[in-house]
Amino acid sequence: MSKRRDYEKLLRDAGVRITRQRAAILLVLSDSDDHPDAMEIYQRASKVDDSVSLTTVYRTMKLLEEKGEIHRHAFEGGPSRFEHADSDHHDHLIDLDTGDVIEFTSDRIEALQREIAAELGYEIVHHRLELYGRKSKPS
Amino acid sequence: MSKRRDYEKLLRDAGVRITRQRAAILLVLSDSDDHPDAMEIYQRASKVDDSVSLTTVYRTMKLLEEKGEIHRHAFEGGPSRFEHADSDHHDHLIDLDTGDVIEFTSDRIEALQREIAAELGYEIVHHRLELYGRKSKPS
DNA sequence: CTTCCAGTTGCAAAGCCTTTTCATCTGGGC
DNA sequence: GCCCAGATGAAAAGGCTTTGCAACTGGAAG
Repeated sequence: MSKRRDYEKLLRDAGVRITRQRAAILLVLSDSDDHPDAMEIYQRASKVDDSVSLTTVYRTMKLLEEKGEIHRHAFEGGPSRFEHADSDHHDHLIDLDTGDVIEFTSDRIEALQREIAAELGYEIVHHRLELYGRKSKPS
Repeated sequence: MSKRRDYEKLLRDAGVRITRQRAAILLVLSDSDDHPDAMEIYQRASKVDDSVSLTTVYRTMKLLEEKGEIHRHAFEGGPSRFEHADSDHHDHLIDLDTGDVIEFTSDRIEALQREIAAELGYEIVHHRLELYGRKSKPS
């Protein structure tokens, strides 16, 4: 499932300077397939290069977000969490007991959303669908 | 569309003391059919009773939320906005240009959500579906 | 391999929204 | 009217994120 990502090349090509700190953050990101928040990224990146600051994590995430390379999710009651933007679009199911985030997709829901928006005279720019639930008891 | 709400009775019956400040806030809420944030509620309530503080607005909203009388929504990039909980369940379409919030419902989407969660072994406790869009150009 | 400066950094401070602390006040049962 | 648990305002604190600023550095140019 883990896809190799070359954020460095992406940024360099966009004329962005690759500093030691950014290299560390980008490495951490390319190795991650979960949904870490800024503090988590900061801690992982610090192990690679301890000169990384939380401020720079935030600045780098904002940069990548503007470049469209990552997505920022603000799930209920908590800090923003980030994930790669390269995968196909998907929504999230958050486990209320563990905080786990499960990704899913549904073309049918997507289609329904567009249909509903159209009926109201709107075009969807983006949307947010989050299901908050608990593991069902085995029946 | 505006439904009369007697929050005072609801709270009084729940053993909550009705103060001047709360009365003002509750009056404002019962007269609102939009999705105001705390500051907006504070400003509206201040016109009724200028002793109301923003702190008390937050405390009262939290109280009503716990009683299940209102819902709190955290739309993207902005403070929480509140609305009555008495209406039927619905989701939101946010106009990116004006900030307007349009309510809609779709039994089909609701059903699909439950179906998806079930496939993943989950039961939905609640969900959040927000469409962010712009008015479509008349074609 | 140096020079050089716009871009980048860390730290501290500030910003936003919301909650908490605390001393004072008051609704409403008796 | 009395009385006190519960409520209040003001100010401080909290959690997350951004910004100001002086110092530093990547990497293009020479």
